[in-house]
Amino acid sequence: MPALRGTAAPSTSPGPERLWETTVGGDISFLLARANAISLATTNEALAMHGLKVRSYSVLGVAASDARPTQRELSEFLRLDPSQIVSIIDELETRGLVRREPDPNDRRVNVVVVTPEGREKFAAARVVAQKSELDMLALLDSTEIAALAEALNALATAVPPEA
Amino acid sequence: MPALRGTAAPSTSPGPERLWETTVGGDISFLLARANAISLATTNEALAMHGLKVRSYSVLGVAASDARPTQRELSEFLRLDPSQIVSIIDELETRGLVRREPDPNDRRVNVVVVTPEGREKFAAARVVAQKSELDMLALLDSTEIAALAEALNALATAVPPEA
DNA sequence: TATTGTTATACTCTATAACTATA
DNA sequence: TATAGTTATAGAGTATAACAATA
Repeated sequence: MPALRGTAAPSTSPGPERLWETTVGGDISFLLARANAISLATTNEALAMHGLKVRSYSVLGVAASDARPTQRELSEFLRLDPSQIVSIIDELETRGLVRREPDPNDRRVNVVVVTPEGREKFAAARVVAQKSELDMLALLDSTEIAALAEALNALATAVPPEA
Repeated sequence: MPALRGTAAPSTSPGPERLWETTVGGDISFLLARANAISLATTNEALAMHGLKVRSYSVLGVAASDARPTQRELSEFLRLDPSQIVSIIDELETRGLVRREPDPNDRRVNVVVVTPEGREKFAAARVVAQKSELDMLALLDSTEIAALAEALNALATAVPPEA
């Protein structure tokens, strides 16, 4: 920042404090968006060492929980288009981390299952993802974290107007 | 992190309940991402009637608060690339809602100021944006909303590792 | 006829680098 | 030399429609 303005030394500040006083700066939607952007960026950066992003990490994680999701279920759960799920699974399958297993009861359906390598990869990736999350939450005490988790859970599981 | 377990018969559930029991389904990062995705989609939909999206609404709102932000400040505050700010302001300026005002102290800098039309437009857009936010938060009581706001504020204003 | 997964395509968003004008 | 804004462009992400196989 230039030496013109006589602001008193907030050298490690996140940005221009003045803007936080604006109308949108106090909106929960805005805070949600900004917190998520930071979380996403830092987690993606951390997961890069395992060749994963938040998206592929999430798909792998659901598979690694032995939930046996269909591609359609992953699409709704992760709020991604079915066609996006295809390419994520394509990549994970090419790398031998998951495989598509046809459902014998409905042969249109593919169930996504984890391989032993995928399980191992997820365990390793989870370490850095968890560290990233804990670093972010380090600003809050355990009561605040619990309240945050509960509130976000309510919002995240809510049925949106359109869908 | 539970609070999902033992919930009674959510017949209008957002998706396959089984997947919420997975490892990632309980992660705060995931809940944050999903809550934000829902918030963003519904707010964008609401703002469409005013020809705005969350991005342009935010820029307009900062200007309408008379914060006199530079484009660089908007870039950091909204976590958008400077080049993205250019095109957002281009559009708002073309529509006569904001204008670029050269800073006399540093002629490299543009300060973004709202026009009377922009102020009016923001006031109208704010009504629907606020309604969208309140609809989303209707699931929570006022104590939970306050706790959520405080926690998100801490996370959103935190300095991310990289920047 | 409806649904799952797939492909192709277009559109938006994001990130990068190069350029100008100022400092 | 460094910074604010701009431009151009490529890459990632997202949305849409059409299709084959199956229900």
